[in-house]
Amino acid sequence: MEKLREALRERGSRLTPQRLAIYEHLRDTKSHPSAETIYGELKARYPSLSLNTVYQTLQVLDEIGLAQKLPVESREARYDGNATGHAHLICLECERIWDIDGEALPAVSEIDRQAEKKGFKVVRNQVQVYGVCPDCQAKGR
Amino acid sequence: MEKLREALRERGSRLTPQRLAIYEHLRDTKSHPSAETIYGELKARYPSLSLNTVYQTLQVLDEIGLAQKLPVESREARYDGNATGHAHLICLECERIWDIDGEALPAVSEIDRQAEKKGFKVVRNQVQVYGVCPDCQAKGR
DNA sequence: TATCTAATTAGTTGTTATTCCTATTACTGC
DNA sequence: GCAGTAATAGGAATAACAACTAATTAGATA
Ligand SMILES: [Mn+2]
Ligand SMILES: [Mn+2]
Ligand SMILES: [Zn+2]
Ligand SMILES: [Zn+2]
Repeated sequence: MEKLREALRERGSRLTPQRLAIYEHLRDTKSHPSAETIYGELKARYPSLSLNTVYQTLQVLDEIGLAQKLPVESREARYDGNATGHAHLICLECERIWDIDGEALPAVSEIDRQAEKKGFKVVRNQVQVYGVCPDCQAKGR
Repeated sequence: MEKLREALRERGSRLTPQRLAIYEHLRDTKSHPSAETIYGELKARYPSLSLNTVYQTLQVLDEIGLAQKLPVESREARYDGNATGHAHLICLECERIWDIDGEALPAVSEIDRQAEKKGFKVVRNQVQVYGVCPDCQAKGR
């Protein structure tokens, strides 16, 4: 929470209950939710919350580096409270998203290096593997 | 063209002038255009072409493996006549897209391997590096 | 602590890429 | 040529998200 307050202050922004709730929700989940999902999950505790505020807050969190937007194949973007560069595993059937940790990082760095070799100034990357998760493979039998 | 005809037949679909035009256009460009751009570029030669047909055709080409849809950060999807797994370089300023070829491929495969290690059945991947291209860096001075 | 003011919010309306719908057109096999 | 089916064009619908605005609030200041 202090991290959030500090990052907001640097930007000349205020810490509101809505921003705190969305920040903590993202921090505490591994599910990479959509804006709509976050809205639905917080609505019970914050009945006056508006979807618009969720969108605005997610944008702010993205800008101050405390979250990232994941543009995926499905229509709605998903959000990640972990803003560090890491690869994602996305199930085409259940649309759940998992992190690929550790061992994929050197590969991602290698790709960045290739980009820099072409004179690109790299800002961020999106590495997403689409497929079918073990659960859905089992169901699909 | 025979490749297209054959792939369409297998799917029980017909080879129409619109499909051929879109297929060839994608095959002959390196620009990873959007549906709207393709529409604009073919409209002169095929005045009756509709945007809807462009969308439908791109979906068909994707399904039969002769093109792929690239979901990118900007609102409109971009399309690639090269359906093999390869990484992309995307300029955040001019929105142009380039392939990262050669040396980056093993890294892309390595990420797939990590996904498989987790029990995932990999279908495809999207590896995108966002940044600023040399042209835009020069302009930005 | 009370006051002040710019930032933020909720609610609403606007935008736009993409999909849906349907009447017409065009292949394809007979 | 004709019947049957698939594809197209054009327009309407959808849905995620952005823009707008009046009312509220965080938090700096005295
Ligand atoms: Mn993640
Ligand atoms: Mn490409
Ligand atoms: Zn699944
Ligand atoms: Zn550029």
